[in-house]
Amino acid sequence: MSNLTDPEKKILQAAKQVFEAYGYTGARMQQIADTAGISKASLHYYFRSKEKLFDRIFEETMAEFIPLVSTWEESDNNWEVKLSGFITAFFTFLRRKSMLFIIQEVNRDPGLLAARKKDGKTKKNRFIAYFERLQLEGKIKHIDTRTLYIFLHSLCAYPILNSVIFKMNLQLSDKEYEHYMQDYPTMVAEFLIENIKNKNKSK
Amino acid sequence: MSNLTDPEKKILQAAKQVFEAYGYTGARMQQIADTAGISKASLHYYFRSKEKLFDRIFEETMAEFIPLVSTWEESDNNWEVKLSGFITAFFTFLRRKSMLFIIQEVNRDPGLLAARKKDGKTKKNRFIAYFERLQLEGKIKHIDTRTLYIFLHSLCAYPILNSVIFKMNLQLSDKEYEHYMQDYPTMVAEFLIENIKNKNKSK
DNA sequence: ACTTTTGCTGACCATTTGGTCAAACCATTC
DNA sequence: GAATGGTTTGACCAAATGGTCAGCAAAAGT
Repeated sequence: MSNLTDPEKKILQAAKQVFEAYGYTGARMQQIADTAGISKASLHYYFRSKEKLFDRIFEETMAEFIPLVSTWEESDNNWEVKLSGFITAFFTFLRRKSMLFIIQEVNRDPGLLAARKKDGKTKKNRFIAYFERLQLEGKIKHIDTRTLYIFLHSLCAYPILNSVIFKMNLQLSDKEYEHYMQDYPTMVAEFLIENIKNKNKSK
Repeated sequence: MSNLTDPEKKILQAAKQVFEAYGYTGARMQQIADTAGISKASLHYYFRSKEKLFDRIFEETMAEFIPLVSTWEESDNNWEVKLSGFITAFFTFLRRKSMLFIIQEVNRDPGLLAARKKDGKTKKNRFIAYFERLQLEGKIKHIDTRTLYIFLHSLCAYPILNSVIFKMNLQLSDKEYEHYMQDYPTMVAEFLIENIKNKNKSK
């Protein structure tokens, strides 16, 4: 992997950092250059424009989601284990507050997802597919899988996205909130599992 | 109320619209002036600087939250009704995607909440207080109220914040998603109520 | 009627910002 | 060691942007 030259790597790392911290409109090419330890002219030598550089970063960030998606097919663990695994992985992923970055930029320019929308049209959402199968097999309750999908994502993502305000409203310091969040994924997993597993296990 | 001159109202309305759509760094004073139908010089005549104008908008948006908070004290409905009412109201509030605006700006400049943090230190979160009381009265299960608070907010806010990506991943059109969302608050309410009400009602 | 105050604006300014370019730099090849 | 070709940068540019100001117009005093 990584057929990138050394300066390219440094630039992409710096750009990611600056774009995520300040957003597209707030990010400055000079700051990216400084962070990467090169001149602004060099920055433009490697990546023609701010927009081109941004697109690259955005695509890379989106691409990081892909490994997460495959959880539902690999291994033949039971669904409880898979769900717990997904939540933990998703949570770790979300820690690097890239999700705010994505939501922010997608709302600024919905065209950023145009390419991916076509992709989505063909193949069905793997989570939905997996849980619908579980329902057919009678392994979980019959609830709307879309709702389950939304609940799962909401419970994982929002506490990190909205951490600043949660801290304020719950009167928790950074340390306290972080400590609280250590157990959080497990709580979400247990909560969801408890709510969807089939109670009348008449065997 | 409203001891504001006509141009002030127009400016605030325009500014809110532009700031929410583009964020602080992306918003342009010229565009705010255009939207308000006045010159840029006039804009500066009424609000000295971009930052001053922004602070005003931010404060106003935050202030809209306050009416929501009082739900837990008024009326003597039972908690199920109160919770349902809160969810519906919260959801309506969130529709005007101001929440993304707030999270975005708070992450850009955490100092925006400095004033409010002091406020929070004194009085206890009303939701927490109310539900802790319910627990003492044995009306609901004994679960961590902070977690309940986070679950509630996450389930309400995230589906709206992240609507663009949910639409993509669930392959729903704008109309379909909107239609789905009509029933959503009720689902959240039922789901939460079912999970926290005390089962062993030995009476 | 005229003076003063207030509201409003076109023209202008200083700074910032994305982007360019000629020249310098440096490693490799001949 | 000169020629070559890729890399790097200081200096520079045009456009955009937040902000100012003298002056005009319309109320508001008097």
